[in-house]
Amino acid sequence: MIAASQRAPLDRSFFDRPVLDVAPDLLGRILVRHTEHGPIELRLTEVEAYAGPADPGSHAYRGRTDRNAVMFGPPGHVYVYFTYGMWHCMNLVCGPEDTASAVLLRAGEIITGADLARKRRTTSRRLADLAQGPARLATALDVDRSLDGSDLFPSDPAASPFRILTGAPADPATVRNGPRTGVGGEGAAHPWRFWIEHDPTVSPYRAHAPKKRR
DNA sequence: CCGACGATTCCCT
DNA sequence: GGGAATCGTCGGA
Repeated sequence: MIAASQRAPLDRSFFDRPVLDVAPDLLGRILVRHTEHGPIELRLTEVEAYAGPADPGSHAYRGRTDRNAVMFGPPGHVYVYFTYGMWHCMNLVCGPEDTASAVLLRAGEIITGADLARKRRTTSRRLADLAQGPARLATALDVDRSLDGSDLFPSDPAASPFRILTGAPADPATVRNGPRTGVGGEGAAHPWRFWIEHDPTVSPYRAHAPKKRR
C-alpha cells in the first residue's frame, strides 16, 4: 500500500524549474493515468532530460514545429510523440516556459492497475516488463497522440487523464546518471539519463545505433 | 514532392 | 548481435 502522505499531488511549480533539477526529482514519484476502466499507477524509476533548442538530442533542436509545439508551452503539460511507425513516448514539459525542455519517462513500476496495463502490453508477462522502456511505458498507460498537450494541473482535475503524486522520492544516494539511450552525435555527451540503482524495472542501456551506409 | 530516418521493440539466430 | 516492422515528420530539391 501507499501511505496517505505519498498521495499528495505535486503542483505546477514542481515543473517550473530547470529540467536537470526536475528529472532526478521525478524518480520515485507516482504518475496516475485515469482510464475509462480505472486508474493505472506508475512509480517512476528511469527518466531522461531534454534541454531545449540548444540540445542536439532534443526534438526541439531545430525549433518549434507542429509536432513538438507542446514543448514550447507552459510547464506541467504532457508531450507525446509517435516514432518508428508504431510507438508512442511520453514526456513532461518543464519550465521556465519557452525553454522547450522536457523529461522523457523511460520506465517505471506499475503499482496499481497491472491487469489493465497487461491488456495493452500483450507481449509482456513479468510485472517488471510492463513499463520497462519508454514505448512500453506509453503502451501500458494507453497513451497516444490524442493525449498530447494534456495538462497535469487543470482547473477541473476530474477531467484530466493524468495526475502526479509526491510518492516516495528516491534517495539521492540511490540515483545514478549516465548517457541518454539511443541518442547519438553531440547529444550523447550529456549524462542526462537518471535512474534508481538496482531497480528491476529500469530498461537496459542501448547505445545509439548508427544507420548502415549503402 | 520525395527520400531518409527515428528519444524502439520484438523475434530470430 | 542483427534485422524487420511501419509511418509521421522534416529537410532538401
